Amino acid sequence: MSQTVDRALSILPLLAEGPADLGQVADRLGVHKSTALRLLRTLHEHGLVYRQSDQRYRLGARLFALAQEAMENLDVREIAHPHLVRLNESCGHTVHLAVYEENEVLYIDKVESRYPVRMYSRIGKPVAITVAAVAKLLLADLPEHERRAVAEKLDYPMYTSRSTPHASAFLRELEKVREQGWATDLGGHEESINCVAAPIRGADGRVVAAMSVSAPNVVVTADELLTLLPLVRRTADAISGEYSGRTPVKGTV
Amino acid sequence: MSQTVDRALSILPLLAEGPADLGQVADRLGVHKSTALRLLRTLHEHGLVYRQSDQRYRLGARLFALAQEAMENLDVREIAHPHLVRLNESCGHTVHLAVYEENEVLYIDKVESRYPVRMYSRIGKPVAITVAAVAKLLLADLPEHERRAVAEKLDYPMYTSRSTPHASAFLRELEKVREQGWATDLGGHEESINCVAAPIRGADGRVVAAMSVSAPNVVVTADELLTLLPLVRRTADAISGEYSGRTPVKGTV
DNA sequence: AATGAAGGTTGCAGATATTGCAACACCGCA
DNA sequence: TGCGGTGTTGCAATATCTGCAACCTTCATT
Repeated sequence: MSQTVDRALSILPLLAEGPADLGQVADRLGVHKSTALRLLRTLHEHGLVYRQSDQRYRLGARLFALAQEAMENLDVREIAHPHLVRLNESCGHTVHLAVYEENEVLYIDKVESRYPVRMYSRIGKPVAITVAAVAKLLLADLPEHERRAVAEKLDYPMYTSRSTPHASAFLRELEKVREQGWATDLGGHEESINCVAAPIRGADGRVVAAMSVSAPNVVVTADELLTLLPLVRRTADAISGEYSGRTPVKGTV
Repeated sequence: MSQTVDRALSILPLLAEGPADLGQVADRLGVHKSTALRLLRTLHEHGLVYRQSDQRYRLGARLFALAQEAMENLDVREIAHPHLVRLNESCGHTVHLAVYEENEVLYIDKVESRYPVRMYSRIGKPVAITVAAVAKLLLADLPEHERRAVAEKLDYPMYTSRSTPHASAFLRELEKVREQGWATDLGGHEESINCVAAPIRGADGRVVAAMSVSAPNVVVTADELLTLLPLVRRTADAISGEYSGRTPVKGTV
C-alpha cells in the first residue's frame, strides 16, 4: 500500500538470510543504490538494521527488543506459563504453547525438560501447520469458510508417511478434532515424535491458543502418551478459566 | 532520512507498549488517520503488525521469526554456545554472552542452571551498561574517543550503592578493565549478585563479544566466584580461537 | 427499532517527499 | 600512482504520499 515502506520492509527478510552489502540490497530490491542506501539508513536509525565492521548490513538489535516486548504483551502466554511449567514438572515432557495468526501457527512458549539450553530456538518459528496437533486445534476452530480457505492454500509436505497428505484429508481431520476437543500428532512431523494437544478458550468459547505435550517414541509409546490426555486437558481448561476470568485490559481508551 | 519509512517504523515501538487502535496510532504519530491506516496496512502485509479481533493492532509474528533468524546468523553465538554450556556444567552458575551494538550492550545467549524456564526472557534486552561486567569489557575495547563519547552520553542509575556513579568513574574503570583483560561486577546491579567476565576476541584482536559467570552471594561469595576467573578466561580464549580460526563466510560476493 | 456516535475506509487533487542520475569521494590494491 | 569497486551527495522530475471530506460499518443508547 505504501511503496517506500514496502521496499524498506522487504529489506528485513532479505537481511535475515545473512549480511549483505549495499549493492546486493539494491539489486534484490530492484532499486537504485542511492535509494537502497536511504532506506537502509532509515532502518538503521530505528535500530532494525546494523552495519557491521565490514560495512555490510545485517539485522539489528532493536529487533530482538521488539520481539521481546511483543512476546511479553501476549497475556495468554503470561497466564499459561506457570501451568505449563507445572505440567512439565509432573510429566517431564516438552510442553508447547501456540497461537494462530494470519495463516500461520507459531509457538509462543515452550518448556523443555531435558535440554535446558536454547529453548527459545523454536519459539517464534512457524509450526508445521498441516500436522502439528496444536495447529489442528487452532485451525479447527476457524469459521467454516475460513478454515476451508486456509486449508486449500496450504502446502502439504510429506514429512513422514503419516503426514497429512492433502487439503481434504486435513479438513476431515479438523472436523474430527473440532468434535472431540483435542488433537494428536502421531509421527506426522518427525517419525518418532508424538504429541497430544488441548485447546485454550477465551470467555466466548473461541480457541485462543493451544498447548501440547510432545515426547519421542523411545521414551513413551504413543499409547502411553495418550494416557496424559486428561492431564493435558485439565491444564488447558485451568488456563482457559484463568484467561477468561481475567479483568479485561488496562487500556487508556 | 525517509519520512514515510520513518513514520512507519515509529509505529513498532509504539505498539510494543501494547495494542493500540487506529486513532491512537495516528495521534501519536501526528498524522491523519488515513495516513496511519496506510502505514499500518503496509506493516501488516509484511507481518510485522497484526490486527487482533477487536480491530486493534499489535506487533506481529514475523517479528519473532526475523529476530530468530537474526539471532541464528550471529556466528559468535553459534561458536560460543557449546563452550558456554560446558562452562555451565562445570561450575553450575548462570553464563551470559553479550555483544555491543550502537550504544547498547545486549545478551545474545544465556545458560542458566537453576531455572530452565523462560531463559530467553533476558536475551535481547539491553544490559545495564554502566555496571555489567560484560559491558565494561565491550566498551573498554572501543577506540578512546568513542569510548569517551559513549561514557558521556550514558545515564548512571544507582541500582545499588556500588553502581558506577558517573562518567569519569566509569572511564577509569574501563581503563582498568582494558589493562587487566577481564572485568567484574560486584553487586553493582543487584545487591547480591556478582559476575566475572572475560572478552572474546576476533582474529584482529578486537573484542567481538564478552562472556560472564554470575552467581548470587548466597551461593558463593565474591571471592569464591573470583576463583573461577581462570576458567572463564580459558573458556573465552577457546571461543576466541575458534572464532578467529574459522573460515570467513560463504557470501556470494 | 431507530438514532446517533465513534471508529474505520475510500477517492481525489495538491503538494511534498522520493527517486534515479551523474558526479564525487573513499578505500584497497596492483 | 593510478585504477576498480563501493559508498555517498545534490539536484531536478515526478511518482508517491498526504490530508481532506464523505461514506460506511458497528455498536450503544433512547
